Amino acid sequence: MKKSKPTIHEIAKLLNIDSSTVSRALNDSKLVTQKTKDKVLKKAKEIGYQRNMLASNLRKSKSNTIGVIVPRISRHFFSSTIAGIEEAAYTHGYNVVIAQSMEKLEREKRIVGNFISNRVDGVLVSVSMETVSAEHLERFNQTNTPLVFFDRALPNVNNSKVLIDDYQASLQATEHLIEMGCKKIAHLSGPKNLAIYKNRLKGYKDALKLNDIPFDSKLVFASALHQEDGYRLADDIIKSKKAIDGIVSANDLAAIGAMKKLKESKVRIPEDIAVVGFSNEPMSAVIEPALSTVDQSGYDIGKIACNLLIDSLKNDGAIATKTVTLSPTLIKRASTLR
Amino acid sequence: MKKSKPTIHEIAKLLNIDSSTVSRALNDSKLVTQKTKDKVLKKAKEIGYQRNMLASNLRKSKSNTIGVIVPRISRHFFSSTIAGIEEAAYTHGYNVVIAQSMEKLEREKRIVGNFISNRVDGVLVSVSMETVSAEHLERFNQTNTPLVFFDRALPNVNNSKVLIDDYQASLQATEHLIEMGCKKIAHLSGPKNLAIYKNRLKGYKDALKLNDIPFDSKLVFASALHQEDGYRLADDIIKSKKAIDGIVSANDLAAIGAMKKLKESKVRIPEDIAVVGFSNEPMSAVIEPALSTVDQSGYDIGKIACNLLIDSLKNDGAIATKTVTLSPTLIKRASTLR
DNA sequence: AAAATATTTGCAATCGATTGTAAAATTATT
DNA sequence: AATAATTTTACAATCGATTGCAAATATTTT
Repeated sequence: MKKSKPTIHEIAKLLNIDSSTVSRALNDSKLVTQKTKDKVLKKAKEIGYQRNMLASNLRKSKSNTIGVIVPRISRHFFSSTIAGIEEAAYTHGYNVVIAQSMEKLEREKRIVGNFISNRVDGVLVSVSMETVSAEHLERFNQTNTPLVFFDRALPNVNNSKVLIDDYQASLQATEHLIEMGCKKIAHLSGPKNLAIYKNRLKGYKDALKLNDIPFDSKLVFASALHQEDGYRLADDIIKSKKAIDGIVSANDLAAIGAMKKLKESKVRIPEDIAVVGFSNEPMSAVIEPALSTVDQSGYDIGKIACNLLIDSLKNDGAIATKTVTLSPTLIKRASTLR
Repeated sequence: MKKSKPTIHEIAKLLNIDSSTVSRALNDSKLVTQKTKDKVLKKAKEIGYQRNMLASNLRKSKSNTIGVIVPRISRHFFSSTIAGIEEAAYTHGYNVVIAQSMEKLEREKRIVGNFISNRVDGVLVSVSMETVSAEHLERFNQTNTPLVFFDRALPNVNNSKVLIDDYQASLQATEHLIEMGCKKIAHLSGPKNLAIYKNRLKGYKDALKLNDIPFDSKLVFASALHQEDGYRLADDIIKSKKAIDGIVSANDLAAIGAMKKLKESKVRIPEDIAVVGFSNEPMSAVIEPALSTVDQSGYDIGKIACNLLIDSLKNDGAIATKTVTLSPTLIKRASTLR
């Protein structure tokens, strides 16, 4: 019933050698003859040996694992990011553990404790919308666990970060609307504690300034950027009678929600109101009119962040922290082309 | 620099008691006085102690972790599933490790080895499209690791399974098209090694039979069900001049690809060709016309599967395997309503 | 108050793999 | 062939927490 798994000691006994030799053989150490290695490998396969990583990791006091904290994996951006992370991790022999905060600080804290208990070697973090301080993440620094932020980083922390140039992207997106003739542009913004949303807001503002359009704080609508938020806010926009003719949304979901309401209200897109989103969710290519948006190349972000982390891991943290900023691409589609 | 993490021995030394007492205190054993427990807990917090799960797990030779293998997390169905799994796991104190096979058998095999090495207590599996035999999964049975399949199961294995009634759903979807007046209905099918696709095909066939519509194998198009496949196959359908007036797709992505081609070719949906998908991806509500589809309640599947697994874990595998089949819901939208 | 019982605590082995160092076996040198 | 140098293998400690059992302490019973 309880078939206990074979250990190196079994192999050692069967071959009449010491378990330490078996261990070294399995690890392809140069301290062991090829002949012995062959014997060991053969026997290991024969009895179906599988290294107990718990024991190995305990002894080496590292888990060979990279922990990843993301708000939620169902967002296309984050699942692309994870694909990039896995790619980089696997080519360097690391495993990846993914955890979702579901945008809740509470869950994020729990994950941190968990990762520390399980001795992940390093962490990649994109914080939740509720996260305002790095207090709970400090524990990683205390335990000497390198941490790299990606996309959603916290300010005033001494960690490497891989970001996209949200400011530039948002500025471009807004200027694109202006080029298309929009004069009164609203902005759907996210929680202002997150730098990415602050930067997107700033890009929007500066684009207006550069084009001599007065900024009106009443045209900035903050929310959690759910689809329903966009829907609701579009309703506000329509009812406001402010002659708004363009919407720059800080994500695609809210933009899509807004489009839904606009279409229901027979507001023509882009003729009456042009809409641009952010993140290039697959949905945005499918909706009609197709939504212009900013592609964040999540795969690259993940890969780069993971490589940064691995560098720091291989150098025992003796590496300067750095910030990599990628340039996103504005994808122009029917929702803005007029 | 290398701040080593505190252990129970540190705590023991500081309090002048034995580490075994500390261990018991931290585990809230009834063999320890409340007074001692308080002392230990206080000191533990004071020095920032965090249990080393590697050591704990090694000693107990279990990891308190449930491994999950899914084809890819970016599919809405699977990310809902994972949400359900995490919910069930966390309420029972288990951790969850997610791994994506990316529909590749090779990766699936690698993950299996990995899970065994890391001594996951149990596994939840939805196999890749390439998986035809359970050979590699047999290793879990050999090592006494309970396994529960969900959604994509393998035939002829003695494991619990949580499935949806694909046959019934597909039959319903097809009959719905027939009710809408479709006479010549095509089916976009998936890899025939997977039971879910076989059942969906069978449901389609039987719906025709029940309604005295002759089955024509030339109207069944098999593919990997990517969006591009749908796009390509729709083209074939149009060019075939077979007067096809309905499409039952085995997933939403292919249905959406097909719709794209149909719309480009000025084929009206649903007037000329009605389309129904499968899985209720968020995209399907956004596309125009909105895509009728089958909702699989992924969250429930995940939760039920995980609870089954936990039952078996708590009873040391001494529990009969069972198959739970959920009834999915057909969501009727504009792509079929005429 | 002594004996018997019950409650706490400490000792030491254990989980399985790794690794520094010593011992043994092999090869090279004179 | 004897010694030195080198390679290969074995011994034993270690990683940190857990746990059966014995020892010590506290409580109850007579």
